[in-house]
Amino acid sequence: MRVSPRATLTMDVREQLLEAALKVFAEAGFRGATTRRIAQEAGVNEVTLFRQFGSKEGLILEAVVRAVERLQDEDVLPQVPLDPESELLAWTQRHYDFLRQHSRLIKAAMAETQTHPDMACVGDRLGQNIKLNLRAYLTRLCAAGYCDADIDVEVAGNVLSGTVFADAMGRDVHPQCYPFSAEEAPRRYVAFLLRAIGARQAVPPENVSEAVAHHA
Amino acid sequence: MRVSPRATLTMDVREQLLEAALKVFAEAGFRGATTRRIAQEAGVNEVTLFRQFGSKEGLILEAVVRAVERLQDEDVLPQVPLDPESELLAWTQRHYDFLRQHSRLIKAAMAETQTHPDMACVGDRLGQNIKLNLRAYLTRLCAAGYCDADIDVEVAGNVLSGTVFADAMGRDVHPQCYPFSAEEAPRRYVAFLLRAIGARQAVPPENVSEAVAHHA
DNA sequence: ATCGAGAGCAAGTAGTTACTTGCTTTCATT
DNA sequence: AATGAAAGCAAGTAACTACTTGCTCTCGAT
Repeated sequence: MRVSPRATLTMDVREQLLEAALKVFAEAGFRGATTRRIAQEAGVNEVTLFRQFGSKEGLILEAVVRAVERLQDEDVLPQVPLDPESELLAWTQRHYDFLRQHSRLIKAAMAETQTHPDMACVGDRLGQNIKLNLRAYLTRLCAAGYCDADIDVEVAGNVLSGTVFADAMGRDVHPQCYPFSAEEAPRRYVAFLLRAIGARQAVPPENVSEAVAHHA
Repeated sequence: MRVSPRATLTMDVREQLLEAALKVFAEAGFRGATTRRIAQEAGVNEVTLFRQFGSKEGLILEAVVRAVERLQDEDVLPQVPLDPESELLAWTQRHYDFLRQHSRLIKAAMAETQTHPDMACVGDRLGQNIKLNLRAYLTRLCAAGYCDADIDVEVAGNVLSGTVFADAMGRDVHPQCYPFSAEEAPRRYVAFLLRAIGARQAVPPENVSEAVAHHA
């Protein structure tokens, strides 16, 4: 019944277990992810699981934390904005892909947040890095005169990240709500936001005050 | 150990069980919602649960479906738009409150959608009624000349509903991402959207084409 | 007064779960 | 060739789970 009996020994067993745990947890939640099923999925004896990670909770937690840490924040959003459209598009595409790829995991983790507070790290990572970095960037955009000076930056940030989040969570399960493809989604969301904040080519710093006055 | 021993008899037992099942399910998910815990929460004997609903699955499903059906669609959004700002604000407030009130239930149901496809009704109800009605209304707004004629209606609808959804799901767990209060959230989201779509007082029908031409 | 529906209670069943123990096998290093 | 670390295997434990059975108690309608 074992698949490729020796392959499991050459590949690191811990790695196999972590991968399997992540997959099963995303599919079935914490209680549904039984040690038997995880071990089977990993092609590893169930006892090895306990010898390596001590407990089911230890394994799953390590697997989830590690997965979320894969979204490094090699900041796509530069300190000095140059091209708002392409920069925002890069950020949106990047996070949209990540959220969509891990949607099942995120849903499971969200539901489990209450009973396993340690799991909150998933949301923390996503919430903090995603939303706060974006907001800071929008503030910079604003200050540099790339958009209307009187926009609601906090709301604008939440709008883009919220739209992307809701799409990533809902598209698979409610296709009729997303009549456009996942490929063009980021472009359209960014285009909408750019228009909403009155994005334009930068106004030279000395003219910013005039531009603001003109808009008001 | 029973609380108010006779009160449970006068109040309908089914009602008690349905309420308890909903609460426990929202807290612990399907597998975590044990019949023992539900019965205890309802102040009812565990056997009664099975006599009334046949199985745990039957009970929880009935409880969840009933809960979601409480969001009647007494359409807040009129067929003929008169005041976009107040109409959109009413819609937003209504759904934002509903989503926030049931955030734990929604999270649990989302996670369980895979293993219990029957649970998809929650999302169906929310997705279909919320998003599609909103989009249709925005289309009407557009046609009546209340906003820019060339806006991306599909995206605009997803933006508002997505923003509201993400806020309702994330506010409790990531307060730092929502620096404004839940009371003013709908107002600010709607204000942002109105500005994004170039909302204005209606243009008399005979002038719509002119208005469009002028904008382009 | 009788009766029957419905709820409580105690006990039990069969299956699952996380986790342990004792032993054997494999395999790279010495 | 010998050793030791790591993995497999079979079996077991104690707790929990959904669900059942058989009985008693209560109470409102006849």
